[in-house]
Amino acid sequence: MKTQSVREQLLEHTLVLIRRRGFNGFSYRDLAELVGVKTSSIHYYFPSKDDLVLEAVKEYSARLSEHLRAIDTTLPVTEQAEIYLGLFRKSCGSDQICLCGMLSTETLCLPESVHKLLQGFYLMHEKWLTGLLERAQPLRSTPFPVPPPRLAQVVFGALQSGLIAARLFGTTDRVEAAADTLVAAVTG
Amino acid sequence: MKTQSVREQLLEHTLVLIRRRGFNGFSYRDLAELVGVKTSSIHYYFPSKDDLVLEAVKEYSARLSEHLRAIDTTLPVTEQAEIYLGLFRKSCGSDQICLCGMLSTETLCLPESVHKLLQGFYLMHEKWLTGLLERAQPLRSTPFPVPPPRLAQVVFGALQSGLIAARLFGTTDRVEAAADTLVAAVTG
DNA sequence: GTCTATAAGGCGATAGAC
DNA sequence: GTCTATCGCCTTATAGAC
Repeated sequence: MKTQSVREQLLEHTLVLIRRRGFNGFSYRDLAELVGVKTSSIHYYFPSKDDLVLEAVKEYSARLSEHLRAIDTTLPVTEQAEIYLGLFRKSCGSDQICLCGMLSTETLCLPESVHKLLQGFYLMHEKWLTGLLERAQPLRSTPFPVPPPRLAQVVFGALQSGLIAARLFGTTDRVEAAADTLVAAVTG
Repeated sequence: MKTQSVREQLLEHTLVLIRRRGFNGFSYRDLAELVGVKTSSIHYYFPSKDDLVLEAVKEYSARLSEHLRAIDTTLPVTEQAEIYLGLFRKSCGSDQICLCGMLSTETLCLPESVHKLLQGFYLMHEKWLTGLLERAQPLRSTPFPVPPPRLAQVVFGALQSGLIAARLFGTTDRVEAAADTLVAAVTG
């Protein structure tokens, strides 16, 4: 485990707090106690809570972007799909949902700067899934019932909602249903 | 417009507040100002905020249950689907998402009693959609790529996530993508 | 950089008058 | 039923010592 600066620790715990309880569900006090500093020290690195959430979304998006970039698009499409789905299955075991899935429900409480980043996160995933479906299209025996960009939106939405439901029900059913739909689409 | 008791007004505005800002995003003060009473009067009807949210979920679920019950299952399946989808399209125009979609992201901040009701809400929708898909199955030229109960979970999840995205992006794209998927499934 | 101290206000909730 | 008044605590944020 690498040693982290205070700023890095603050950001790391912020990711967890948001993914567990949302922007309105945690306080500077919660964060300060987790890291072992006083709340005034948080303001040194992140002057306002809006600054903190903005940096948290940037960091989270960057990590996911790297994960997507690292998937070799010359692999068999089902393998690419399984690697992608692994990102969601990993989250299922914890009590944390997608940071951007959480924050997008709190849209009306967040600044415009955060909206932009959240939109970018959605588009990044949908674009990647669209690419996967298009690479799979020539291998299919029948055409898609809905066009790849639309199907990508449906699969991504079902996965996000599946994570939320996984925490509510304590089962991975809905994530697996979305996963099956994606796999069926690329193998159809 | 029928005259409402104070209790009814409180519950009505609570539905809107939760659907806009979530359980952690509004206060007794917000609610009191909307209805024109003092916060102490809210405590007379709903002793704690947990009581308030519990009654809000009960009321919202009852309304949606009645909507589903009222859909004539002997109509053509595409017509049934369009009536169902109308519930989501209506919400798209406003800045309100599904109350249970909102609260399910706040699972970790809510009492067990609310979890049970949220689970019931999910199951009610998934059960209805499963029934619709099974009624459509004999009319299809090919079998479903995933079984009806799984497809029902995917469609419901995509619709819920679509409402959230509609508010973030200001477009109905993702709700319509989910709608297209449902319609394609019952007409396939 | 991190702290103590404090500001200025919001929070859910309760007691008791009317 | 609704109010006034208040409790005890939490919230984000800032000033200034070290």
